[in-house]
Amino acid sequence: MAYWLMKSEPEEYSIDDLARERKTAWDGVRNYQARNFLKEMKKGDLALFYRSNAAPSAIVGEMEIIGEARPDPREPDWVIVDVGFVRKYPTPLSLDDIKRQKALDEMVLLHNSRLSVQPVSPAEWSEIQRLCSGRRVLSPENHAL
DNA sequence: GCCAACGTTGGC
DNA sequence: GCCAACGTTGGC
Repeated sequence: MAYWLMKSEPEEYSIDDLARERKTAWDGVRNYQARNFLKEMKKGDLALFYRSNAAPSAIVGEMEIIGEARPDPREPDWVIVDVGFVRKYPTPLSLDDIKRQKALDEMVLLHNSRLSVQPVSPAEWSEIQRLCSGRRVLSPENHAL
């Protein structure tokens, strides 16, 4: 099973939208590298929901790949995957928080900041679980949406 | 809203 | 195939 990170701007589609709908078709990816990662995803893979272009940008929750890549009916050169809501983290992890964690300093997020779909290593994943699951508040403003 | 970084396009 | 111009992403 693989781990991923996928970005969405809150005005486009938020973790709360996903929590309400329970699942959604993840579409609109128009970057070849990101598309290739979408094609690699397998049913049961888990993905971090990253809230981009926000104050603050942050990892806010978790989802599961429930449907593997299929052509976008509107633009068949591109693909869509289907994702299901898993949970919204009690403690979101802001970009600032991520930058401060030594264990996360090799995340693709920090080195290829414009890539909207990217792999996450098992070590990074478990570190993020540790940081996001507790009640400890890293940055109080994280809780604002 | 600005702009740096990066990806894509197209002229040559 | 190079690279300048342009468009987009996303942090701030």
